[in-house]
Amino acid sequence: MTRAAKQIEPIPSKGERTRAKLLAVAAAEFARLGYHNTKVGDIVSSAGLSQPSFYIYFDSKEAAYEELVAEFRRRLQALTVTLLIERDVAAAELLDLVTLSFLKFLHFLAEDLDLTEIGFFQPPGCTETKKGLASWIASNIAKEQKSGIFRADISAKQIGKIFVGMIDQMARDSGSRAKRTQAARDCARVLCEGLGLRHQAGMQHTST
Amino acid sequence: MTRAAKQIEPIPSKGERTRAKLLAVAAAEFARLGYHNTKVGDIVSSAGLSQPSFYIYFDSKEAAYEELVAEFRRRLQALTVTLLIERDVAAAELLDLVTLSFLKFLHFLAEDLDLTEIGFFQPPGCTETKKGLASWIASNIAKEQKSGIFRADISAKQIGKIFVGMIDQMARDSGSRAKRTQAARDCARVLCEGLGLRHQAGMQHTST
Amino acid sequence: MTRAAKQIEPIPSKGERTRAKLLAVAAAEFARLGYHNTKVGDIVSSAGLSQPSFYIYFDSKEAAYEELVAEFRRRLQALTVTLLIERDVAAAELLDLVTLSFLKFLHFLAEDLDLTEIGFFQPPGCTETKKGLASWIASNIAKEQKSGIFRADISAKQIGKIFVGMIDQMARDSGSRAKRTQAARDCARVLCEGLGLRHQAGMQHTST
Amino acid sequence: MTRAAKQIEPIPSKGERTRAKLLAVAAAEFARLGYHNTKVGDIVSSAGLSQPSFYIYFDSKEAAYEELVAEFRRRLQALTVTLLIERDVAAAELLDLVTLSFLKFLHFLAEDLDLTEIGFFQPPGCTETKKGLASWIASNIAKEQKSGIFRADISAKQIGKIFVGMIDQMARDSGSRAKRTQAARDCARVLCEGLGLRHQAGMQHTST
DNA sequence: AATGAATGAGACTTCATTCAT
DNA sequence: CATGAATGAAGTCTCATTCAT
Repeated sequence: MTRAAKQIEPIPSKGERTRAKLLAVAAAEFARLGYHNTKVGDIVSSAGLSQPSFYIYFDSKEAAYEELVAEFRRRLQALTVTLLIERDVAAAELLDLVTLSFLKFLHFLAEDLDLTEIGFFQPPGCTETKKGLASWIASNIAKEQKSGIFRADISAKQIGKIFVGMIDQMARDSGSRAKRTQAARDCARVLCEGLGLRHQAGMQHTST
Repeated sequence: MTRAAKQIEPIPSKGERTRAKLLAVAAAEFARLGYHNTKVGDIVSSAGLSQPSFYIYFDSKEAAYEELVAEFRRRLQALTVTLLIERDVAAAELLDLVTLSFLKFLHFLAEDLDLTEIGFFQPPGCTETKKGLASWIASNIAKEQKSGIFRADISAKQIGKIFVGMIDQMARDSGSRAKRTQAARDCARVLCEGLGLRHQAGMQHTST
Repeated sequence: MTRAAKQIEPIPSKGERTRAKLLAVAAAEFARLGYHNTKVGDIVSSAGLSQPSFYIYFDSKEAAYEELVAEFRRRLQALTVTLLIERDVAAAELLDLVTLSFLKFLHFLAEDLDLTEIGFFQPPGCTETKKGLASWIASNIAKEQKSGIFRADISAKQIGKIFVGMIDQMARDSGSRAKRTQAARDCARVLCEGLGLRHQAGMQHTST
Repeated sequence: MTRAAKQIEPIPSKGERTRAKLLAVAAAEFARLGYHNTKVGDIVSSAGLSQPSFYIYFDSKEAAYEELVAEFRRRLQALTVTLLIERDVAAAELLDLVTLSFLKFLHFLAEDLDLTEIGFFQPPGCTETKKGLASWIASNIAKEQKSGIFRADISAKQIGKIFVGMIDQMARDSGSRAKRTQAARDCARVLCEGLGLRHQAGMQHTST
């Protein structure tokens, strides 16, 4: 990042700081209690402000929630486009690349737990988010099938969904880096190799 | 359940019919609008009753909701124990058996959409339900690993989660029997064979 | 009214009585304070009820207000159609008939002061009400002009407005029957005879 | 007002200009939406200022409103005293003079529509304004009765009210100069001659 | 002269729930 | 078995107004 770029947002004004604080607090409360059980009063008092202040910065409770969801989706999509495997890749290498993809997703989801909870696990937005993610991944997969990286007799859309389903389940219990590493490896293995016995290579990576 | 057992509850009393009607209507409304957006007033008026009637049969809105969730989980668990692959099975045959398992899950989930929505897709219960399902499946998988049906270098727990993740994603778009059949086949393939090119056998089953 | 007719609305149910009470209290408060300064809390506490009760009977504060305005207009229109002068009438008699019309309007407006305040004096509805009244009266006048009762070189519409203007001003200070009688006579005289000196007949009816 | 007097307030300071702008904008908003539906925020943002600026120039929203009402009343009274018919006047000439009075009122009310709306049509002030106007006019009428211009067997107060009532109704639909001219003539005729058939002279002035 | 930021007070409305019948 | 009627408690949002700069 250049100097100039940094100077575009130099000193956040007081209002901007207040807004950011409210957003952070709101994310925490929404994540903890869900949309309906979070009261605007909870948010503002956690932020040390009075109720009307909330409405200076957001049109409504719903608008604030949606802003958080949108932010999560934006980040998630940005990550996804990053993970397209473009190079030609040896079969042996594929497993590692796929593992890396899972890992990056899991790290991402573990990074900002509040936002993840809101955007990825809580309704009503979570279904939409996952549908989106499935289609972004499917679009990667389709290209990768064309490159001959993956078998093409299962539609990219289905694989996208399967990918999402795996991430979804794994993300619910990925508190530690170690767990994420294990989970990513396991998903990648299943996805690349299947559960058939052929691949049971020496049992060197037993998972818990 | 035997014939005799069925005849133990022969003529439902009026109260029982009213209760059943309320439960059905409640399921429909909860499924359509979610827990928080469903008002007791909606339920009773859809059932052609007055508000106090609701409280004759249920302690609270929450109690009714939980009854529905519990019923869903009961059925789901009952199904799951059914799907254990006990026989020794040839590798070639495995794919069909796993496909069948997926298919049964998907059919089950398509059977009573309201209950599925409530128990499987809507928070706050859905996470719990899926955790349960994952562990029931894991318990099957563990046995199947011991029978040498599946590779054992990936923990049954992880496979259980992956299984659930796949079902979860597929269930969201399984309106027709054909879609379910395709989805089950695709999941089974990925799960058994992986995405590696090795298995791209003649492209006879391209999915949409 | 026949017996049967009376039995159509025999015993008002408790709810109906409550609704009527709320409406009466609301009329009083709206009349006293105006729409914006009247709080739903004022109304219900004057009626000895809790806030939510108000919303059992009315969709909103505004709906209740509009119901009152509509009721007032309905009554006012009903009265107006009554006052058409249909018979052929001698010039000498006309003054008394017009006086009677003014008198009936003024009595009507003095009958239910709350409703009058709301429907006839308070915005935003009052302008609309008066426009309506002017047109109903104009429609009477037009017929009366055709019958040769009034001069026809001033449009019925204008006369309708003038009529309304007179009633409007007089109604603001017509607390006693005597005042109304005097006001009606004065208006009728001006309307029928004008202020020209020709009519200053013996000064037998000096007004205050 | 003489020339010299005008030059006493030569260059309005910036503050004075801002105040005037706020007042003008406030008049427009109050007229458009009424007192209660006009928010201080609307006014300042229409004026391109911030909220605190409003309170630099006015003690409160109410104070600003009252200032506008007072200004309107001042102008209206100034006009009214102007319209006293002092000369002895032939009966034939009277109609034209009364017409002129009505016309001047209607022109005045059409001159600054915002102020008219606020001072003459909107509550709570409008009733008071009209009461004032009625008494100013009555005071003219009383003198004119003494001069033998008008019949004296109807009290000047009543005539004042009737006058106001006519103006009130006519002012609501006097957008064009032509309409005002017609309305003034019609009012004057009714007021001077009444509706009796005696005056239906050749129909030379049919109104719409 | 002007404003960015904040708030006290309070309004309307909703909803799960209960009581008496 | 069922309901007409009522409410306690709470929540979202608005607005005139002020402080510190």
